[in-house]
Amino acid sequence: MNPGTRTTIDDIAREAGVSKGTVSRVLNGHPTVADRTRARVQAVMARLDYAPDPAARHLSWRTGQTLGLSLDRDDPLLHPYHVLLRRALESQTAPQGVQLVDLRADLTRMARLPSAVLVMHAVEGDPRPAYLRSRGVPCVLIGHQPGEFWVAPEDVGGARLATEHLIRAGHRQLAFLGHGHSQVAQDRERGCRDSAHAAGLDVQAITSDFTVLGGYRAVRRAWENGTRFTGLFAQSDESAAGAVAALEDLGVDVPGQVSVVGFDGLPELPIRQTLTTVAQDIPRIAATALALVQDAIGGQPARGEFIPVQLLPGATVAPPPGGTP
Amino acid sequence: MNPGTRTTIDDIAREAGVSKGTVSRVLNGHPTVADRTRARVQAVMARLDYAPDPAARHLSWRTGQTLGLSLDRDDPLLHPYHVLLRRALESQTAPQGVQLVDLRADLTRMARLPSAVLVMHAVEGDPRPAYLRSRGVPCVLIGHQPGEFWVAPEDVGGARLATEHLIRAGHRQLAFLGHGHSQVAQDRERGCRDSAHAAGLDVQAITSDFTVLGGYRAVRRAWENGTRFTGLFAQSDESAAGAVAALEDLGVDVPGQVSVVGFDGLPELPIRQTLTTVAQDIPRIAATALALVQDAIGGQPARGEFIPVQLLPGATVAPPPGGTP
DNA sequence: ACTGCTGTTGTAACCGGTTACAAGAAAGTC
DNA sequence: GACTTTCTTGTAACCGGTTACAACAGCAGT
Repeated sequence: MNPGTRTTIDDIAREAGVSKGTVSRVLNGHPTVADRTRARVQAVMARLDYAPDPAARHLSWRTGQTLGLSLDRDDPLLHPYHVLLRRALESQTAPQGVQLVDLRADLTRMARLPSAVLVMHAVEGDPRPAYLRSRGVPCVLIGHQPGEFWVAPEDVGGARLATEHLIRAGHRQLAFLGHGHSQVAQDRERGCRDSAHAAGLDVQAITSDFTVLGGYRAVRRAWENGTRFTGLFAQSDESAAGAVAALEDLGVDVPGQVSVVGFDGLPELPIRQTLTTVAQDIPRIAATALALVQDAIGGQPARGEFIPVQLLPGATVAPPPGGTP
Repeated sequence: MNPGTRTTIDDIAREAGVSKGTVSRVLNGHPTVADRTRARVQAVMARLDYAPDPAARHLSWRTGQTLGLSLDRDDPLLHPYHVLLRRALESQTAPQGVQLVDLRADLTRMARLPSAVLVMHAVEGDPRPAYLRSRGVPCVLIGHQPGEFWVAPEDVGGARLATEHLIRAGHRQLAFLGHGHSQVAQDRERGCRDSAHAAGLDVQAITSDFTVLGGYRAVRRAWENGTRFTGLFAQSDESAAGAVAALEDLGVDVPGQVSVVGFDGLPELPIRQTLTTVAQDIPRIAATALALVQDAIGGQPARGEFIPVQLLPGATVAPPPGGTP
């Protein structure tokens, strides 16, 4: 095949011995295609690695496809995790000509309906999925919820990995830096407590949001008030970074006196170089979300998927001062 | 005109009494069009508010237009200002079918040349504009630099606004929270010093980066070391937020004892509700950058534009404790 | 064998632009 | 006045898909 010439619908048609129209019908899941024909065409498409040209489809459809992102508030727009997830989504939808649009939490005032919606930060009983269904817009949640299409990182499992990593290093005085409001925070705290209890240990809770400053102030205040621990698991990399900075300012050596583990594994954070953390596979979360959108459009039954996380050893974990008893 | 039917190139052609081809030639600045005809066609396009369909052009061109964003490093990706500027650019280029692509600082290894490039954080003698010119790629800088196309906020003027606001409130002990590395930081410090000197005052410098934690630590350390001031101008909203938090933790009342002014005016920051700040018009910066890209493509002579900023009074400025002497 | 119905496929027009080529008009040359 | 040459414009094919409609095959009923 000539380099530089992309495979078109005509190539598929010729190769499969059918007409353009039939290939197009297969592409769009039109029901009036014989099963045998559909299979043959799909085989050829797979073999020639065919992807329809988004510009041509837009031209025919007189409109582009859009993927809405529904947030619960405005400020998550600036949170590193969200920025990176959005970027990953964007880089994966752009080649298919799908455009991302930001939606306010109040979906009832959408100007134009998007082709599909990704619902972020959904909580139990969130009205958004039901509303979208009533408008015929397929939707996928980021976060787990039975009965819906969803994708979520393994928050509980990742928290266990982090906690067990600290325990294996010999730590007995554990603390969790976080806050119980969101589903994510709750899962991460639960994983942490589960692992600790399994080892017969208790976990002190230090309340904090997900931000750097939040982590800094919470840890500094707790330490100044006499709270002591040797192993700290923070619910986010940012709060972990804040914790490390606070300990540094308090003259507490990391990891000499206190070990710190974060969560998310965002490569763009300056601290990523040194922080021990549980890394999420953000590109894969994005890819899975988009695959689920396709399923939802195709009328498949709802399902969810947990995306594995990975412990990323760094320089902020070491055995506790006294060593293992 | 029927609602729902966009004006097409055929409408223009009919209305102007020429053929599709001629309209297309006018659209693309093809030189072989009589001046009289071009003027007539352009008048009709303006009157009917015509915008060519990006999908149709992509289809003909066999490729889409891309706008590259060149950063000097990776981590600015997560800085709030950059995130919001990128979002503004995106929302303005998307309707024209132009796609944003992130470029590494090392432009020599670009996979495919973008249609144009926005160079961020350019410093004097930056090799990127020259390199791009040699490859025939038009570029526009964010930040001012003679001889190039550029757009920049009025950093110096904004810093003067902020400082004069503090001075007008009665402050005599001023401090600047920032760092002299980047062009932006230098301009903002210069504007601050200019205004202070004009009022016969001096300015203490507290070194900090642009982040929340950086501002927090810098201010806290300075204050604990005995540095005193009643009016603080921070080079960014984030460092201002850090400063406010630090002062709060130190038991210093804002604005009772110390007044704080930030810079950027990012609506999505939680502190924006209360912080006195100098607001940038980010959508306008984006729009101007895109207009300059058009100029650059059209071969116009290089020019730059400062975008005005605006003092946004908040709740973090009040007269100093002793009142005006 | 004829009719009517259903299920499947081909045909061709169309989406809104671009552009190679041909054709006309105007101007210069002998 | 006939012949080039140079500008300017119209024509029609094309980019890669979608889809209304026609056509055809197979089958049941009579």
